[in-house]
Amino acid sequence: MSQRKILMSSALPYANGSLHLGHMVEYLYSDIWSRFQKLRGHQCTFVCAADAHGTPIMIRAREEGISPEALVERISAEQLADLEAFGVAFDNFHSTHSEENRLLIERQYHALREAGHIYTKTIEQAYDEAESMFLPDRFVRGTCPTCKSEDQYGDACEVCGTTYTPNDLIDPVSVLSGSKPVWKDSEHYFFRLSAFEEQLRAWMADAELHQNITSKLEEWFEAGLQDWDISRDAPYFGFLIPGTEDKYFYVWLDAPMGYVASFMNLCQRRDDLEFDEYWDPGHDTEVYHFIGKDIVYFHTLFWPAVLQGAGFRLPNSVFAHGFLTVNGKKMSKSRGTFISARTYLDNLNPNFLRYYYAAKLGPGMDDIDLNLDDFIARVNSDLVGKLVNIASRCAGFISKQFHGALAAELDDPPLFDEFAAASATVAAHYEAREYSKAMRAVMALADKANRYIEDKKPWVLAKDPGNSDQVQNVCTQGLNLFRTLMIYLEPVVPLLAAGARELFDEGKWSWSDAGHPLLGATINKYEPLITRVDAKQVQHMVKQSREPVESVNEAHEITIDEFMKVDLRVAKITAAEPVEGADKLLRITLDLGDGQRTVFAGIKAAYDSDTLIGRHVVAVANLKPRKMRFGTSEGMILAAGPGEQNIFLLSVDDGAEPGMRVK
RNA sequence: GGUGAUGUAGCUCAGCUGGUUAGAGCGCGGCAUUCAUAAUGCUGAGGUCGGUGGUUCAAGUCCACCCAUCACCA
Repeated sequence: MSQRKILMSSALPYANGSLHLGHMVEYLYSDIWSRFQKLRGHQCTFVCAADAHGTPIMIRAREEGISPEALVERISAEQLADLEAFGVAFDNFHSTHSEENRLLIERQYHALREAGHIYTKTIEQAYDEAESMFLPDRFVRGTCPTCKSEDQYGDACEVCGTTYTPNDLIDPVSVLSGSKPVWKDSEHYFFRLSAFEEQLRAWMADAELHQNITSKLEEWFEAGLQDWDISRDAPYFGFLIPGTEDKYFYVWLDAPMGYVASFMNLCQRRDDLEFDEYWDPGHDTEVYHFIGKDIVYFHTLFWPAVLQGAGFRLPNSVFAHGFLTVNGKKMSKSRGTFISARTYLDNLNPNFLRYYYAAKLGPGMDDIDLNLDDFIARVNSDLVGKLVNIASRCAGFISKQFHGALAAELDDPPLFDEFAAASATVAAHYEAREYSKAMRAVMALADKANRYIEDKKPWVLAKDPGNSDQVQNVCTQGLNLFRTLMIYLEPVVPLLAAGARELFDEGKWSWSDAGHPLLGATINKYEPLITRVDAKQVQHMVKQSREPVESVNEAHEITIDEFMKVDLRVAKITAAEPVEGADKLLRITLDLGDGQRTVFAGIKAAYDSDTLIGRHVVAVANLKPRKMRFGTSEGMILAAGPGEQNIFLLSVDDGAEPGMRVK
């Protein structure tokens, strides 16, 4: 097998917050592939970088009163520490805010410009006069023009799903200053994506993209490719466009180039890597990008197009994965399932998550579910119960009866050959990113190894000293079956594999070692390689992840006058019914003494509408009426709790009458 | 709203171009075993394959519609 030269990247973490277990899908998915390629003896270079530019980072740095550079440095150092603790082994982790990236972006820009792929056009954009800056769509909020839901982002409505521009919003407001944005002209730079359809189609055919990506691309081609706005106005944290004073490259132009910049940076330190060999067309090196399904667009349209336009080589393929759900639902702070990488590391062994993800990941873009009960069961049963147990039940005999010496021959060579022969299938699964299939194949062999030991019963043989040789051969066989499986699993559970190498007193493994048994060697004393997951550890992790209830002490103090502005009244519920088409809402009619009011309350999950009728509650009587999709809500009723089923209405003692003021 | 993906035993998932009584691991019941971190082996029970209708000699597998979940819409 000839040595391949592979350059691969994982998506760049945005240096704006902590990594969570959803991010880890990306990094573990790619790290497993990188480790596999290296174990196979290929030259695989795995790069990543901090995604440093853009408005959100600029704003957050401003809020913290520090420079964007300082913010990025701090956050990305935290992120990298978390990744390394999970065993993610980049060959280089650089930054998009680097000299290499600036150089590359400018080189690309000049090339595109000279080739006529860049033009300018004046567009109208939301502008915050108080802050003196143009506003990205997400920084404008207002009422949805379609369904009239309030407080929606400037690009799409989360209630009805309509997409639009900030211009379409009713009563738009800048989230920065709260002022009403004005519309202002600005000259923007555009990339002529529309000119690249043919080349993109050709690339798509070569890249052997996953079917889902291909059909997505077809969809976009059919809709017609629109040119891409690649500039942003000052103030912006990014690279200045050459020849301008106040125009910056859009973060999504320089982010993918961050892969290249990170590699360029590495090349300066590594004699065995030639930059041009990987980024000029016409070499037999391979380039792959691992990404999440949300950024397929940027990596399969814009990215290959700008590379092509600027004369760089194109990636061989782009591998996209799905998102993570926890216990079958989106991660949620109130449920404690929004688990940060750090919180996980504080409670559990990183290799367990690596194994669990591997057991579920495949080449597709389907979301994967981290079911915490399943996680405990699977790790304990597969890793502890069947895999590590093989070593555990054999090593004792070798240590106690043979001073650690392995036999010079196997008890059952054909069985070992069968394990060795699995190499091709398991490797093919890894190569195709069919990790779940690889894990199934390995665990099926682990079952077989346990059956073998059960069958030979070394503990029975050991009772007769005359069987000594056979006991040694059987246990040597068992340990070698274990060793072969651990080599197969090393890309997934490197820490566990390191423990196994320690047992066998071996240095680095390569994939081919799995085909040759270790005989006649002396092994070290067996130490438990991993311990079972206790459900309490998982519970503790969830508890730590639950968003803390706001402390009473942290609430801002107010005066009695301010409190009295809120007109709280006793109200009697005279009618209640579920709202058609709304998941959470009940339409409630209140008797406030001086008449009836209708309010909408998001308590459907916690209360049955029939049981509410006749009940006395506390209502805010002077809340400004709010227009909702289903009608106008003329107040609100008070309740406590985090939401969903955990909502608790306030009651009043007997004798209170509708309309009485609460004070 | 448009486009696409997903929906198979309690849980997590396999099921290729439609073809014998729908599979695995875990969990659960029974039996065996005790070398092993109560870890293992044998065995049993469990599913009208999201719903409705259709194509076909034959559909989990194809088509239409509906429901639920998720993503994308530059």
